[in-house]
Amino acid sequence: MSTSRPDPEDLTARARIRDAAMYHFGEHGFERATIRGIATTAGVSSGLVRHHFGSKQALREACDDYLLKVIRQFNDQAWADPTFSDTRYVYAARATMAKYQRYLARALIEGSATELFDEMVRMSEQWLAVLDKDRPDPSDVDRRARATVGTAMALSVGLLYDHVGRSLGVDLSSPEGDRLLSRILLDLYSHPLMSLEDAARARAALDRAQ
Amino acid sequence: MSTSRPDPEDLTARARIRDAAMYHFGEHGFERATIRGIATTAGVSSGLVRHHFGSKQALREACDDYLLKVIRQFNDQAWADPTFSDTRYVYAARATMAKYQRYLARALIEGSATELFDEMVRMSEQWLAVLDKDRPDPSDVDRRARATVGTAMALSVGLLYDHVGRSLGVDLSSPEGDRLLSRILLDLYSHPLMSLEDAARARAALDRAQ
DNA sequence: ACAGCGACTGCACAGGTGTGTAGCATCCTT
DNA sequence: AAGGATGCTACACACCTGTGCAGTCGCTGT
Repeated sequence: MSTSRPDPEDLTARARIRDAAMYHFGEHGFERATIRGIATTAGVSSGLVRHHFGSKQALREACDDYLLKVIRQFNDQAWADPTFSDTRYVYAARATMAKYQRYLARALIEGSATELFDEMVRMSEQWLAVLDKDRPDPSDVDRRARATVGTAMALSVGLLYDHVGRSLGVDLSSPEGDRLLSRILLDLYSHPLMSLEDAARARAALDRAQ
Repeated sequence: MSTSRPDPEDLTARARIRDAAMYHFGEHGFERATIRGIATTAGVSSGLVRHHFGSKQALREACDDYLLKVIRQFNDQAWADPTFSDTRYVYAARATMAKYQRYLARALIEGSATELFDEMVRMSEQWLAVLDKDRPDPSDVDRRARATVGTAMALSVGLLYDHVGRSLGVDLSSPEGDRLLSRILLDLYSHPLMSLEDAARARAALDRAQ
C-alpha cells in the first residue's frame, strides 16, 4: 500500500475527488470501490463526494468524461504536431495513458466507457487511412471494421497489464519494461502471422463453408 | 433478461452451481454477483452453494480451475488432431471459448486466473515455435516474450466483446458476426502494420535513446 | 450589517450481503 | 434395522454500503 497518492493541496477538492475515484475504481473496480474510501484518499468527507457528484454512478460518469477529454486532447495534439509518426504516436499514447491504464481497463470491461472505445476506433481509423496509402492490395473488409479490431488489439496490453508484466518478468511501468514492450511490439507489427497466400486460402475456405 | 439459462436436471447440483456462478460472475462481475442470485439460477438454496464450495472466493477459484481444465483439454485435443492448422486452431478456439468468453474476460481483468493466462502463453509459445520455422530473419526478442504479447492480443477481441460487436454493428455470436470477424483477423494477420525497414529504424531510435 | 449561497461535515437509516448454524430427508454401509 | 454421512433448506446475524439530511463555516454582493 503506497501511502500518499493524491497531490497535496494544489487541486480543487472536486478534482481531487475525481482523481481519487479514478484510482479506486481502477484499482478495485467500481463495485468494490467505496465512496468512503475515495473520500479518505481525497482528504474530504464522504458527504462532499455526494455534494459534488450526486451519486456513485454519476461520479463514474464524470471520470469517464474526464478520461475522454484527456484522450481527445492527446489525439488533437498529436495530429497537430508535424513531426509525429505512427510509431511515435503509439509510444506517446502509451506514456500519456499510463496513469489511467487501470481505470481505462476497468471501465472498458465493466461496460461504461462506450464512448471512449468508439472514439478510439475513430482515431485508429485516421491512422489506417494513412497506412492504407502504402498498401498495394485493397482490403476486402471495411476500414472501420479493421480499425475496430485493431483498436481492441492495441488496448490488449493495457487491459492485461499485470498479466503481461508478470509473464515478461518485468515491471512494465519501468523504463526497461517499456523498452522491452516496444521491441516486442515492433517485432510483432513488422512480421505478419500468416502469408498472403495462406490468408487467401483461408478466406476461400470461409466462402466455401458459406 | 433471458429467463432460463441452466440445463434442466441432467447435471449434478454442484455442476449447476458452478455453471450458474460462471454465468453470474461473467455477466455482473465477481463483486456484483450474489450467492443468492447464483443459487436461484442453479435452482438450489443459497446454503447449498456454501455447502459445496465453502465461500464465494472458493467458488470463484473452482470456476477458474474448471475453465483451466477446459482450455487444457481443448489444446491437447487440437494438437492430437493431425489435420489441425493454425487458422483452424484459432477458429476452433474461438468456438470452444465462446460460452466462457465473459467469465474469462472478467477473471483476467479482476486478477484471478493468473494460471489461466500463463497457460495460454505457453500454448501460444508452441504455435510460435512452429511459425518461427518459416521466418527468414531471427527475432531479437525472446519467443516467450512475443508469445506473451501475442496472447494478450489474441484475447483482446474476447475481452472487448461487446464494444467490438457494437462498433462492427453485428452480433459477434451470430454466424455473420463470426464470419466478419474471421475476415478482419485474416486481413490483419496477413498485413504487417509496418515495414521491416521502419521497424529497424524505430529499433535503432530506441537504442539511441538508451 | 446581513442575507444568501456554496463548500463541507457528521450522523443516522434502510437495504443487501456473505456467512454461520441448526435441522431435515435420503441413501448407503455394516 | 441402525446409524452415520451427505445433500439440502431455512433462518438469523453482523457488517458494510450508498444515500438522505440537518447543520456549520466562510465568502460575496448589496
